[in-house]
Amino acid sequence: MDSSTALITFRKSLEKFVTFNEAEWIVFTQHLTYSTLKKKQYFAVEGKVCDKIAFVVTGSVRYFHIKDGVDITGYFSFENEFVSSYKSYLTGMPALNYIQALEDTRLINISKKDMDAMLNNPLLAYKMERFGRLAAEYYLCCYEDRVAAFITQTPEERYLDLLSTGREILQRMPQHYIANFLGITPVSLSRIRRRLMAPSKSA
Amino acid sequence: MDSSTALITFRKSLEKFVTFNEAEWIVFTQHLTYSTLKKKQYFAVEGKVCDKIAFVVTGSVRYFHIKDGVDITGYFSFENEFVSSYKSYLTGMPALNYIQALEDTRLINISKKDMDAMLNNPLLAYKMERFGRLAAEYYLCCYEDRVAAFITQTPEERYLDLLSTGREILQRMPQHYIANFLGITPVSLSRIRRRLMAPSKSA
DNA sequence: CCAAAACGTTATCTTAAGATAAGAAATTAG
DNA sequence: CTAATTTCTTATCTTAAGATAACGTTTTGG
Repeated sequence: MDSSTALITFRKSLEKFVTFNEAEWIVFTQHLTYSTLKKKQYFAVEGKVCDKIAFVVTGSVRYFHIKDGVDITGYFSFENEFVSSYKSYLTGMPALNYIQALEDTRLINISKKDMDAMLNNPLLAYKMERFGRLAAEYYLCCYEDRVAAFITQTPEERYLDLLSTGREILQRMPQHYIANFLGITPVSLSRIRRRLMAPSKSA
Repeated sequence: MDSSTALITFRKSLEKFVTFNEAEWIVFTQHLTYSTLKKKQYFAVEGKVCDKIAFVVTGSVRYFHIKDGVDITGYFSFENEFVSSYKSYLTGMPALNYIQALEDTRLINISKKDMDAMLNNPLLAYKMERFGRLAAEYYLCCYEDRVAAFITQTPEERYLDLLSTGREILQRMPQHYIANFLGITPVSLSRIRRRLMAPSKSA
């Protein structure tokens, strides 16, 4: 996929939130930067400010925390999804997490500096505020669901939900990442899977 | 607290996000409605669309789910905080939760209809988009933290965090609501509290 | 192609959480 | 003021999760 094809895809994805006319699009694209991450390279690192948002063109990334030396997955972003350490991006505080490429990954980036420039550019300001609102609202809904899942469901139920809504996660991610995405250990997920496979085998 | 004092407080709270000039404020306030909830009355009910956002002037409300007949608290909103079943408000889908007054509560409401009217009113559109963006971003950060707490911390650690950040929650909320806010049962929270009180008493 | 690393499962042991019930204490309502 | 309700704790029992280690299997990288 070449750069212009990537841009077309990006533009289409943005239309979920907001539609740019040609003049706006030209200015908007001037504020984008392109980058690639080799597998295992980092997009964000704990302790450093994450000063950009990225759109995944190809590949995938994983958002995770390290606690007591243990790596705990928060979520994944695949093609045509956004990724950032949002709190760090929004507040300018150091990130509390890592974001790492799971495969070779191509990104379109919007730095906070460029975003602020667009928010202050009369040509784009209104549309960018709107984009920001709709995108933040969209992700807010995702988080609302995710918190509801943690307080109302057992790990087993969360796994079954993941099975039924069947995101790419299940195909493309190692089990142990899925495990702590669900809030449990890999060993525990393995046991849940066994329980589910042989529900009759009781004694 | 009379109605105009409430409005002043509300205006001040909004300034965390956006500042209105007098002309804007006059139009904005025309889109507000006022209501009161007696203790135990509902602001939102599962299965019904929640078509408004509210600002708590006095009192407090609780956001909760009912699963298998059991009531599970998601969060609380106190004075000068917003509350809504956001996903329902934003998507127009029926709410999956309840919101109930914990005490007699006074609210300032913005209906979705009024919000849309403001978003379409040239005088306010830009500012309301911006308000919406900043507010959604703010709550997004709260949720990001909350999910991180679920995947990286034990229930005991979450309780200790709540103790140290010491929100009003601890003083004003019954223990069993706090328990499932933390993702555990009331019985379990009671045990955690006992463990913490007598850490030496091992045998 | 081979050695090393990563992955998933399984087993054991320990610890803690859920379910349930009961009872004391506090709060609320008539 | 008293009865009813709510709240919190405690106890018991069951179930499941965490920690750790071991062992095949697969994948990866040199």
